[in-house]
Amino acid sequence: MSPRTQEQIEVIRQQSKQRILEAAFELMAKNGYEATSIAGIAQKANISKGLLYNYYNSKEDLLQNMVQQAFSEGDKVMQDIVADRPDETLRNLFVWFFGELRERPEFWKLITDLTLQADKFQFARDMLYAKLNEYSRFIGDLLIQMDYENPKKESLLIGAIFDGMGLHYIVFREDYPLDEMEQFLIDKYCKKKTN
Amino acid sequence: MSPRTQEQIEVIRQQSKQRILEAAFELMAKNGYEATSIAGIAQKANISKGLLYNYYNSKEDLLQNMVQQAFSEGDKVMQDIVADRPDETLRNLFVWFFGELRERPEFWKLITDLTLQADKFQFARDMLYAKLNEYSRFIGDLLIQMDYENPKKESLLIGAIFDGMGLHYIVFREDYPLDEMEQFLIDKYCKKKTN
Amino acid sequence: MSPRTQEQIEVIRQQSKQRILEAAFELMAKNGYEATSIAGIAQKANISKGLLYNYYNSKEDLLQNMVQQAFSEGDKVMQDIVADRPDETLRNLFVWFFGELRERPEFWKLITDLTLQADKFQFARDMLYAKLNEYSRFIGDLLIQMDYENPKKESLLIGAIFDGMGLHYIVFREDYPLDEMEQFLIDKYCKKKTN
Amino acid sequence: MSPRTQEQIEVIRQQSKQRILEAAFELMAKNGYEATSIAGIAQKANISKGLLYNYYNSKEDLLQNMVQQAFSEGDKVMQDIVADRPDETLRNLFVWFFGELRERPEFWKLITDLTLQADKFQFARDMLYAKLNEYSRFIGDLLIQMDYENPKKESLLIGAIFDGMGLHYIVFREDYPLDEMEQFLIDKYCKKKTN
DNA sequence: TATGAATGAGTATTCATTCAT
DNA sequence: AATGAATGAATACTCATTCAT
Repeated sequence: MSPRTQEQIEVIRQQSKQRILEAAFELMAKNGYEATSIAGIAQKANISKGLLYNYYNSKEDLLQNMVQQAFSEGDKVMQDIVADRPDETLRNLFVWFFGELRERPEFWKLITDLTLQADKFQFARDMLYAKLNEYSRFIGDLLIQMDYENPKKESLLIGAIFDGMGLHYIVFREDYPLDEMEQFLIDKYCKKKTN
Repeated sequence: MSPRTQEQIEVIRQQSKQRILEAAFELMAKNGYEATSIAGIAQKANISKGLLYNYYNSKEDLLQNMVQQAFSEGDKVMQDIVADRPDETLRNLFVWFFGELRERPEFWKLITDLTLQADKFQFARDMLYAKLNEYSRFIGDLLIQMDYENPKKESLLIGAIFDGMGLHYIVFREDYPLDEMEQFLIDKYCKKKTN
Repeated sequence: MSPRTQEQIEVIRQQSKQRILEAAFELMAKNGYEATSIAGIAQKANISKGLLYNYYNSKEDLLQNMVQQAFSEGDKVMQDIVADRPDETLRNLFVWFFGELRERPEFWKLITDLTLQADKFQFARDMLYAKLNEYSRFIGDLLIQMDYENPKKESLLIGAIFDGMGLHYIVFREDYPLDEMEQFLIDKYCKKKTN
Repeated sequence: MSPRTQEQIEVIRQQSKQRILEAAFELMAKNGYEATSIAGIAQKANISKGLLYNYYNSKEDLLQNMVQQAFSEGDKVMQDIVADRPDETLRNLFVWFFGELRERPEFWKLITDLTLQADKFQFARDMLYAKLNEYSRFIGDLLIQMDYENPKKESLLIGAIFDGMGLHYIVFREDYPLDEMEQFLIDKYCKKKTN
């Protein structure tokens, strides 16, 4: 007799949207953006194609929402890593990064994938550019405190190392000695006295 | 009037195949694998779609051949970089790599792109894995001669640096200080005395 | 708290139906039948899609009701144009028609559009056929009183003129000299003495 | 052994294109542009959807080609109607027009349909505008020779009569007394001495 | 009475691949 | 060896309509 309340509707909406995002994430992370079809996402989410378009205006809109959500989940943690000494903070950063990579390799794969198609996905390039600058400055500050000679270049180098190792781990997985490399990096960069 | 000899036919075949590979390289490097159509390749190569399928069984087969050729071209140069001292050889390797990156960034972008879709392009993963091992061993040998403590890990790290910087340069281009980073790396790794 | 009376309900029903018809009229006149969506109508009428289907069985049913109402509004005016002398009545008819055309060109466009799709919108054909006959007979009677030789054919001709000029004005708008043509027609047909 | 010659290919192409145009014409004339699907056209032409896109870039491109061909078929005749006396020329024009209407009512229906969607099909509006001006000037010249008082307005009126009657005939077909109206018009306008 | 989430059949368009010539 | 006409399955996206609440 009475229609659903605003709240009930909102709950339903959020559930559906979440199901769609999750399905999209799984498929796109696995197969890439282009190779993932709307039909496939809808099927995986157990809803109709039509419903998907009720919530997202286009495939790209869905992608953006998905990336945003995935990033925001990762962002929260960054605040907890600051320690008393810069070398400890840096160590925490390394640990956090490798942890992320182990936990959500598919996500990083997708991000890298999108970034490569910068022409089509400007927002991905911009997002990554912002991240890279953010990390570089953060790391640069630490390196200054640690008396490095070229803190700026060194921090860019560490950024390259992160993305390079990320790429290798994403691709080679168990064939890549991630644990050893993590330890190696920490030993290399996170001593009280630098090289 | 007179029928072509076996040899003549073979020459024509090779020419056509080569023209196809070049067209495929240009287009795929520029626009990516998915966005490059067989029709476009055939047109650019000035041959018919039908003929293309005479030489390559599928779009993926063509891709594989193209990548192989592009890699093998790179291989030739590798022999010329060996110098008298290991640090000089390593420097040559750095110079060669950054040169490659500057000259054919689109190709590296394509390779990275393919690698990320490991499920679909197993061959790309395998090829890259072989390359990574090859370079690592090569670099590892140099580092041993240079008395590095962890030559194996250090060489893997250099591999990561290469791919990481490659990724950043591919994406950010003129916004990325490639020249400076090259010099920075050379200073860091190619002195007579190591760190 | 107290349940609404039958009357109250009926009033609400009529208001909702009216709002829907008006929204449908505006949108369909502007954008055509096909290009107007049920969702758009419901939104403009400030009601839900579901409710719309409570009142009208289908998009076409809604269309039919809308056209009917729009026509009936026009009918009311028709009674006021009768004057003492037939030539004056005819003049009033001309003035009324051109006035309509200027005020609601989009509506006439829609009607013409529907009429053309006779297969799909039989009702439009029938409605227009009835209108044409009604006007023809009305005009025919006037022409008889004005001693025209072929009042029947002449009245059909006037019908054709109306629709023809309507079409031209609808399409060419400010490029079409509607005012001049109106005067020209009145001079031609509405003198005491006929041609 | 040898591929088809240029000529053979051209013949095949023309046949296919013609089949497509005819199917498109039939369906669009009957149901209108929007209501006609590419799938339907392909089916009626007994070819695949893909082939249709080999020859026409889009649905609208197909439409334009179709309209152009249909118009060009009609244009040829116009030259033969000029007679010694202006009233005879005008009579020929009337006869030609009504003949066209009887022979290809569906075409005129489609043209009218497109014209009404001037927003989407600018080319149709432009085409019709050019036609209307062309006819008006042509008729205007004749009326001047026949000493009409308002040749310009009178010719525009005749234009409206044409399109109005066309519309009525298209819609009402056998219910509309086209023959009688044709004769009536000829008697009205094509005497040596005018009204 | 009223809601809007959900559906499913529909749309135009693309493109790798086949095959008769 | 060489052609390009022809196919068919896939793509993203739309929208009238239904139905549980």
